[in-house]
Amino acid sequence: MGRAGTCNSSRRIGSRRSSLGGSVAKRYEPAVVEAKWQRRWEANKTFKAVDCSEKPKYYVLDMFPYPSGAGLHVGHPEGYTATDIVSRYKRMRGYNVLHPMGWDAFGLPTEQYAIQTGQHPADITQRNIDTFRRQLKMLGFSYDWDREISTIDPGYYKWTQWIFLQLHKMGLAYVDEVPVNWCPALGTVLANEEVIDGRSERGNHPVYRKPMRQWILRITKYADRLLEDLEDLDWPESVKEMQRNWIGRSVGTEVRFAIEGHPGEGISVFTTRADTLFGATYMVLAPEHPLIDTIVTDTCRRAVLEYRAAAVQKSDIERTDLIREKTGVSTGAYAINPANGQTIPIWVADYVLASYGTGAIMAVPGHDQRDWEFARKYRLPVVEVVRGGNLDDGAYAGDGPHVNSSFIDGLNVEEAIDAMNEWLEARQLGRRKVTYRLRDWVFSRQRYWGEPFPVIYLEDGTIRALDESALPVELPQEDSVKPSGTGESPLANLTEWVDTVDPETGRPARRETNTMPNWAGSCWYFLRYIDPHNDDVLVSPEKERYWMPVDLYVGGVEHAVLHLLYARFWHKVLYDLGVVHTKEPFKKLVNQGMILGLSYADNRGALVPADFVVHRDGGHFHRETGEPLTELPAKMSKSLKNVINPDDVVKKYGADTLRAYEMFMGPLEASKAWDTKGVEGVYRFLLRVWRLVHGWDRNAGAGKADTLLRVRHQTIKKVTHDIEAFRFNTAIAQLMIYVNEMYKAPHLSAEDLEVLTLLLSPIAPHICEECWERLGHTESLAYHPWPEYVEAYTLEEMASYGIQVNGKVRGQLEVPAGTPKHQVLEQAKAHHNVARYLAGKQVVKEIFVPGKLVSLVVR
RNA sequence: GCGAGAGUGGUGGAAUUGGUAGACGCGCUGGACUCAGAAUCCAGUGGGCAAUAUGCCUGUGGGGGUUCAAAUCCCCCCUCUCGCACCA
Repeated sequence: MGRAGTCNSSRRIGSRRSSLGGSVAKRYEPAVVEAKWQRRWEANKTFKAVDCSEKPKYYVLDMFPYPSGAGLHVGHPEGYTATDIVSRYKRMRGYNVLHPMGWDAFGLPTEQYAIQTGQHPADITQRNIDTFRRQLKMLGFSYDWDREISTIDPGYYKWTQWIFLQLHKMGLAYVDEVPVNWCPALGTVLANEEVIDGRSERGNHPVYRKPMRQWILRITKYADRLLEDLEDLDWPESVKEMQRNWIGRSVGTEVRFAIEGHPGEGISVFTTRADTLFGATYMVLAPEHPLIDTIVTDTCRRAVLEYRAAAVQKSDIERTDLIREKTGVSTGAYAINPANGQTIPIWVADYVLASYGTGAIMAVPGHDQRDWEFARKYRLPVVEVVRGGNLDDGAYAGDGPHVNSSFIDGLNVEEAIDAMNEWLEARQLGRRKVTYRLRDWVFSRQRYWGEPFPVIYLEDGTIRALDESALPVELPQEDSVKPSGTGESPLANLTEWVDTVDPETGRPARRETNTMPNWAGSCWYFLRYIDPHNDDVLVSPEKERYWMPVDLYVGGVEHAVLHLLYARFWHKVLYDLGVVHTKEPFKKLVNQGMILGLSYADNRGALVPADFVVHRDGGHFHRETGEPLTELPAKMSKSLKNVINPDDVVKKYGADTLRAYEMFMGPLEASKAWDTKGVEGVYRFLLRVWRLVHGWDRNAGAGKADTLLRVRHQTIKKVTHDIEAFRFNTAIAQLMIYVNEMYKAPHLSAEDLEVLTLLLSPIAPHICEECWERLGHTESLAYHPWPEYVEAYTLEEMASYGIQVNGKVRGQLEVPAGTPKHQVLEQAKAHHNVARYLAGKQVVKEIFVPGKLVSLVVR
């Protein structure tokens, strides 16, 4: 369908007399209508949220976007439309709605682009933000734009830095020289969460371990609270489960092993299976373990050092690639098993992780598959201590009676763990302990385009956190950003900025040149929307108490762990400081699914770019080879030429169509493929609505019967419930049914059309405002009360029964609603087709489901 | 390997306290309107058998089971998606 064709056709139809009678109707021009209402909403500040009003509040939050150079993609409007529908619906329901938008504007890609092009990141970011803002306004979202914030604004990051100072004061921020994920290609250090399979999440570059001086946040101190408080959140179970797994709480025992010939030393290990201590036949230290140098024997020293050097240099990807084949070397030293006094060899192997537990393990090859594989390879003894498996085939990790284990023989695993723990604790050889998979959060980045740390280093190496009065510590205004070349931040070369003086002593000092990671600004932005221009406090306590918590938070699953865990952590810190009054920031969380593009595969499964596909006879064929192709959803990508740009869709069909289509595609949480034909279907629906309203003659239906009473009330009921439950696709389907009925009706009342307009308005606000005006209203419908339904009016007059005989439907029966059971049964049995199946049989059971069906069992 | 979720027409998806499977949209077919096309409006559309009709059979990834009745509950299997992955 040509662009011009769409518009011309609507003009022709629109200019004709409607079959419903009435005056010459105006043509539907989305561009005109949408611009008109967007101007009016902006001029009237229609969506301004009032702080601390009498009305009940409702806080609807979108995950604010990173303003990339590519602009908005069709995935953004999905979640944003969903929250906008809820916002508009809640306003009509009498709520004071806070629905803000802002920019997560610091970020690595912008910095890299700035370096490549010799521009300043701030300039690029500002242009990107302008594009995003224009696109969001074009879609008619009901944001309170007076509350717009940006994480790069010094007035904003002043408070990000302020929170850091509080973290520092509370002992939750510390500096450490730790092996970090060093990515040479990006020239920076990454958090564990930004490394996937040993490669950088951004750019897919290899990542190596390198010790560096870093700021680290003690998130592990909050591990238990982060875990426990998940319980009460109205979040998708999958997200909660991911967070639980990420925190990885593990209850076990720390056991201390003495080392032969080193009376002062010992090796602590963490185990969840203390009951298998009698089966510990060797120990393994991680290559980074500090005791290696002390205990290694002279004959083994060289091999161990070589092994360690090789292991430390490996990237994570190389380490994990070697999952199948475990390697290690003996230290020559021996430990003493505290349970039975036996000497057992100490090995070094990189299958033991330095960063988990104590960085050392007791190896129980009989009952741990990893230890079993290692023992096999290096011919270490395997001892069975729990009966139930065959140790020639592999380790046995199941339950069973203990053997070869002295005082715990015969006990099952659970009892044996308790018994062993008591035994160890009584002799002070070990103690119960909880370990987490969660690590402290490496909080430094070697970048320019991030929040500077409010920290200086004195000449003697002392770290001094600046006073709050020194905030914000602003980024230096440079014309362009150049890499330092040393792996340090580009800030390191800007000596005028770096060299400073200690405000307390007046002595020379150097600023911290690392900056904060992207997550910092997004950890608390939802608080700043509440009080965006306050220079004295992060957020006024009064306003915080009114607006928090966020009632609804919508965003992509990609933030299931990172952003949401960090934000919860900071929120708990702010809670402890008394800045906020809720333990958790986000009451309800909804993840929108991904929007995929259509793509085409040939019979080998290879994807064919869209410009090589010809559509004819209802099939899809390769332009050059002519071979038939199958259609399937795939991620939108430049190479497949299947990227849908929201600007183009709005230009052709309008924002209302884009909004309604994205909601109509399917359930919000599901991944769905974009279908241009589907967009046209939704456009046609809006066109039908438009013609209904604009072709309507108020006098034609006056005083006539209310023929649409039932379907109207059914529609109010269904749309209301569906919006409450985030089922926008079925809400739209019901509105389509209603419109179809309206086209069949002999005449329409003002109420018929007003209800339609109001119910559709959260989804397609521009066209509905225009229709509302056409129906004679002078005020915006944004705060008009939501239609109410009367349950009695929704009920059908006639009940349609399906009649089953032995479970198969044999007939239909229409009776007045409320017909008593015995009458329905009587008529059902008399049904001529049903009677055929009853003839000569005996009815042994009659089931009656009121209003639905009759089921007869015959023998 | 572990954990979570999902498999329904040509197609996106409806329907789950078990109660007439396929709402609504797309596509397709037919009709109205038109010189014609586009658009619009109306009707039909899971598959098969029928053409006497208010008809029969079959059908929600596959196979079993419970039940008068299963997309929905139970068991086994297959496929796909997502997350985690040497976490002791």
